[in-house]
Amino acid sequence: MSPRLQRAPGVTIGDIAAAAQVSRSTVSRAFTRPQLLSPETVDHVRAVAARLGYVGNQAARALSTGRFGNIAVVVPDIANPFFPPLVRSLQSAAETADLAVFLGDSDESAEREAKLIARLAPQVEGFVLASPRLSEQLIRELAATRPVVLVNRDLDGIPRVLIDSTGGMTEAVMLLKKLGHERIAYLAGPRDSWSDQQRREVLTSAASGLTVEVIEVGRPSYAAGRDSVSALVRSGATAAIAFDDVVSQGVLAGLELRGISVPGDFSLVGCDDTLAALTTPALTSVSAGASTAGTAAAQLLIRLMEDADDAGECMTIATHLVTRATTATAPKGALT
Amino acid sequence: MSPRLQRAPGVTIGDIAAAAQVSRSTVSRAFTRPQLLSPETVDHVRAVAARLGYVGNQAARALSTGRFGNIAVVVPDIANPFFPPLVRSLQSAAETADLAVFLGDSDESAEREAKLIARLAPQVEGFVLASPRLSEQLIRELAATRPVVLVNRDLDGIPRVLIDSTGGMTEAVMLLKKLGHERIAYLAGPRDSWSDQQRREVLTSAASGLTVEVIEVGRPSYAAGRDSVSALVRSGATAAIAFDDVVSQGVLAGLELRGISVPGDFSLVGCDDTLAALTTPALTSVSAGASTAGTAAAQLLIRLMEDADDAGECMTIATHLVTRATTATAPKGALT
DNA sequence: TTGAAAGCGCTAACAT
DNA sequence: ATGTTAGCGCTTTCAA
Repeated sequence: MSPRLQRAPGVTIGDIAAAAQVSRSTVSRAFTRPQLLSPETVDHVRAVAARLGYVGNQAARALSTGRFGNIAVVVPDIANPFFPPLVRSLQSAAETADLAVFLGDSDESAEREAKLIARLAPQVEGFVLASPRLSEQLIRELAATRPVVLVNRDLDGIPRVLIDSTGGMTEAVMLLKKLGHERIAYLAGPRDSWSDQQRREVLTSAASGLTVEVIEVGRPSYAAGRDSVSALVRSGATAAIAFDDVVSQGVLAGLELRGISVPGDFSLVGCDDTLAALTTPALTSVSAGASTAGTAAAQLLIRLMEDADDAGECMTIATHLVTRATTATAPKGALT
Repeated sequence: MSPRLQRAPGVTIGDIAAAAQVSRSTVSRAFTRPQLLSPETVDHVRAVAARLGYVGNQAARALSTGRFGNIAVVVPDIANPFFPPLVRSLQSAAETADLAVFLGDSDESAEREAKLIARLAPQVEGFVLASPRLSEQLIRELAATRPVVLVNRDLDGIPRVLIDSTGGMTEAVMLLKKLGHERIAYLAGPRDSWSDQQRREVLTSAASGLTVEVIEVGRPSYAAGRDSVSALVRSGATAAIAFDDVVSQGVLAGLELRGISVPGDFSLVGCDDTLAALTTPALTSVSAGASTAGTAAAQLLIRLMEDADDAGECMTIATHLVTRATTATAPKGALT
């Protein structure tokens, strides 16, 4: 095993110990527990280490401590505009705590998600699973092993951050009612998504006095949204709330294609506020605070890694409606 | 050191060796070099390992081999829609090669980029730096240490993947000329971006017969795009090419605000094709193939990690113009 | 084809 | 306050 190529220069603790005339433990302590050493020793050792360009070997440290200083965030699709802000703020918070972040993209597949987790688990002290597609059982098994924080998945006893659509959705319904709509549609997302389930519920319960048609869209995409417009028109609805902004944009395109103008003839509301502010016309959307969720998830995970007693905690992030062009006017013929 | 908590269940090679009645070396070989063992032994050992739920300890492996099986991708802003598809395809390609991916977001700061790299370096065998803001010197120093692949940064001698805007930009200029424009504007991006530099050059050289006004936008954002419209109008241009789709959307909003309709009164072209297909109206855009770049970068890096002799290789990804609604008609009064 | 044993670089009991 | 020492779990030479 000796004659093995070392890619890195390879300054070890031993080298420093020799150069600084102290034992290896002293060198180690100078970095990990300087309180135990006299200040002069610490300074001396650190100076020598710096001079030699010492860089701690993570593998050795991890092997010895069982701690890597790494976490992983797994998302179903990083290209879905909901996740980048979440990942971004998560990584930023992790960086502050000196944690490095692995990213896994499961491509909306529970199986790939499981594989990714298995691959990452041995070098990771904690997981953030955003909108996981994994089965409850597998998640619970993982959570028994190490700290896990869920985002937008509601599993009792497992720490989680939930973006609560109730507020925003209710506001959206109110607005549509006020605009004079009597029959609205919900363009639903994937059934295994917690967010979708929650939105369905809110909508069917909060829509007092309104008729709500649920239209299944499947995997939320621009194309799927556009293609759902025929069903939307058939439903007789004069307004719609879409599962997310991408679908909403697709619907917008499909409506224009048929000469139905928004908001003149039809009112449209998206969710998550991802694209909404970036488009022309700007979309009315239920603001999701994905970035807030990312920070919250990171902080929750960090607390969990410090003392594993916070288990089961659930943070809720409220939403609200952001009104923009697509609900600017009442639909034609509506009784305002 | 014995009485240390082991968070993971901790099935080790030793456990398997005991259960399978073989030596630990045999177990190790069953995974790393099965050719050296009899097929039956391999099967047997692997079966036992699977039954016990064995998961190799990366730290120990890395400590022994010097290899982690990790790479890192560093981006200036994962929330910028150009990067998620790139990261996504990169991670997918890495997964195929059984590599785990660290994600770093530098927040457009060279300093944070350097810190991230330093933090990640000791557990990573290679880097993909996408649109790095880092100084040339620091990049070269890093590249001397370990395999590095650049995306959209052109440093001689360092392997890189460049998205070449020439094709798409030239097509865009041609189209605008054909539509009857005589004076067009380029809404420029950040000067330290290689992509922006390249686009400026192409535009000023390819625009034979056209006048090109360059309007500085700064950090590319929706708001910056919208705010640049006053300068755009002042310039007297009847068409514009924006540094990216986000800026393009902002410009669109600014134009509508002034009652200038697109494409009726004005023609607009974006770059990167990130938002372009997802909005209404759909944007004409120079398609960037960020996803292709991600795959290419991963494969290049993997080749580099296998034999470090491919250094200096440069892959170029061509672009083309995708024509959509925002250049659908000639501007009013233009001579078609 | 397999086993025995050394050691990768670090940390943390234990001893001083 | 510092040194001594025994591993962490794995790979790999060397010997059989």
